[in-house]
Amino acid sequence: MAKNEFVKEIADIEENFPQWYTDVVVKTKLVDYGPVKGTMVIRPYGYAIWEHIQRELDRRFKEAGVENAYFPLLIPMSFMTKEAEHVEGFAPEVAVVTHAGGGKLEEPLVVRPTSETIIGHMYGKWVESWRDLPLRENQWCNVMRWEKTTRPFLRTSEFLWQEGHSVFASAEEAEEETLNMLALYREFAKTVLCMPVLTGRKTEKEKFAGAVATYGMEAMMHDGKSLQSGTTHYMGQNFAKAFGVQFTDKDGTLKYGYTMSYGVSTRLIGALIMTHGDQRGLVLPPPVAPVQVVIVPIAAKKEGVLEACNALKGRLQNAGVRVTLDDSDNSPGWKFNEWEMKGVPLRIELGPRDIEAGKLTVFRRDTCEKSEELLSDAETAVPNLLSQIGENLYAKAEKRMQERIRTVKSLEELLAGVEGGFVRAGWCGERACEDRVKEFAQATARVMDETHTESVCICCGKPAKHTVFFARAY
RNA sequence: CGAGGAGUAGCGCAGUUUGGUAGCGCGCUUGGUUCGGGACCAAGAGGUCGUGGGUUCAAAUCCCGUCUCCUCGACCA
Repeated sequence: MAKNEFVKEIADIEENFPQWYTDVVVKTKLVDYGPVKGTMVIRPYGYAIWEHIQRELDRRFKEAGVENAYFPLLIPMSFMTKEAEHVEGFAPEVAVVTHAGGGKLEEPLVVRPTSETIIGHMYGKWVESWRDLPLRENQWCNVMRWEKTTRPFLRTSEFLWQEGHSVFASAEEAEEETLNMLALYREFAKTVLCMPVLTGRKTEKEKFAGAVATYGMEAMMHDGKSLQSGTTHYMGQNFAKAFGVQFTDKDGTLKYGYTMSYGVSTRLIGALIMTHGDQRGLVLPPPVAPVQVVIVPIAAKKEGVLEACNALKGRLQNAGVRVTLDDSDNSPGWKFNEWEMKGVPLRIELGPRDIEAGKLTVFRRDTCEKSEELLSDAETAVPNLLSQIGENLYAKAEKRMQERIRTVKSLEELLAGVEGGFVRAGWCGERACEDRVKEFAQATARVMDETHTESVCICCGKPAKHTVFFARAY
C-alpha cells in the first residue's frame, strides 16, 4: 500500500478536525463504542493513559493531605432536590433506577451525575466538632450524565473521574482550597500532560449548579476551540445547609461548614489528543504514554540483531523507561507508521549498521526527525530525550495558544477571533451581554482573566468589570 | 432534541435504482522468500447483509418500527 493511501485512513486534521479525532481514537485502539448510546469501552491503550493520569494526580492529592474514599453509585432521588439550583442543573441529565429486585422501588434512585449530595449527607453525619475539620476526601469513580450528543472521552453518558470534596470551618479556608486545587490542576496539566491552560473564575452563567463560585481550566484544542478540562467549585454554605453539615465551634456555637469540590475526568485524554495530535495521529506526552519508547529491529533475522534489541530493552527498563520491542513480522516501514499513529514519543531503530557502529537511530515523534545516539549512552540519552520531548510539546502548545489569543475591542473582531482561537475582551458583568456574545459569535465566556486589563464592555460599551476569555467550546 | 448521512467478513467499500446462488481490496491463518519509511509468492479460513415485524414463490434490495454511529446546530466534566 502506498503511503498516501495510508494517510487517507485518517481524516485531514485541518479540513475536518472532528472526523480526524474520531478516526484517531478508534484506529489507535484507545477506545471503542459500547452497545448503549453514548457509552465507550476504554481499551487497554487508552486505559493505560488514564492510569498514568490517576497515578500522578493521586500522588499530588495525597501530598496535599487529601484521603481517598468511595461513596455509593446510587443516590436517593430526594437528595437531589435538597439544593434548589443543583437539582435544576442536573435533573435533565440524570438516569434513574425505578425497578430492582423484581419490583418497583419505593423511592427512585439516581445514578450519580456527581456526588455533592450523597457526600454532603455523609459529611452531615461525620462532622460534629471544629476538631473534625477540615474534612478532605476524594473518590475515583464513574458518573453518569445522559447527554444528548456524545463523543469518546469528550462527552459520554458514563465517564470516569475523580471528585474531591472538602469541608472547612471558614469561608476563607474553603476558598483557598478551591484556588489551591485549581493551581494543582494547572501544574499537573503542564508537567504531566504537557498542556498549557488558562485558569480563572467562571461567570455566573457558566458556574456549577449550586456553587457560589466556579473556577475552570480551559485548554485550546488544535482547531482553536476551548475544552473545559477541570473545574473547582466553592460552595459556600449552600450544600452544608441543605445537608446539615454543622459543627460546634471553639466558642461553643453551632455553625455550618463551608464546602468545596473539584474534579477532572477522562476528558483529559481527549484534551491531550486534541492538543498535541497531528496528521499522522496521536502524539502522546511522555509522562502518560503507555509506551514511551518502541524498539524496531531492522533485519531482525540477521545474526545478533534481536539479541541486541533485547539487551537494549532490558537496559532501558532498568532505567525506568516504558519500552516495547516490536518483533512482529511486519516490515519496518509498517511498524514506523503504526507506532507513529499510536503516538509513541520515541522510536529506536536498531539494525546491523547501528550495531556495527555502536549507535542507535532515534526518531522523535514531536519533531518527526531522526538522529543518532551512542548505544552505550542509552540509559542517559533516552530519558533525556523523553524529557526534552515533553518540554518541547508544552512549548509548542503554549506558543500556539498565545499566538491564537487576541485582545479585541468590538463584536466583529471577537467573531473573527473565535474562529480558530480565543479572544480577550472587556465585559460589564451583565448576563444580557454574555448572551449577546453567544448569539453573535457562538462563543461563550470560558474564564475571567485575573489580570483584568480592558476598560469597556465588548458588547454594551459600559465600564468593564471583568476581562474575559471568550471562545467556542466543546 | 432539530437538519443531514451511514450500518453488508476484523477494517474499508461495491451490490439496493430495476427483488432471483454474498462480492472486491486490505487484514487474518499456513508455508517460503524478505526487512533502514506501510514487501512478495502460493494455498486457505471467514458474512443468518444492525435489529424486529410486514409484502412476496423469493428480500441485502420494497414497506413500517426500532437501535447504534458520524457531521452540523440547540444543552453540558
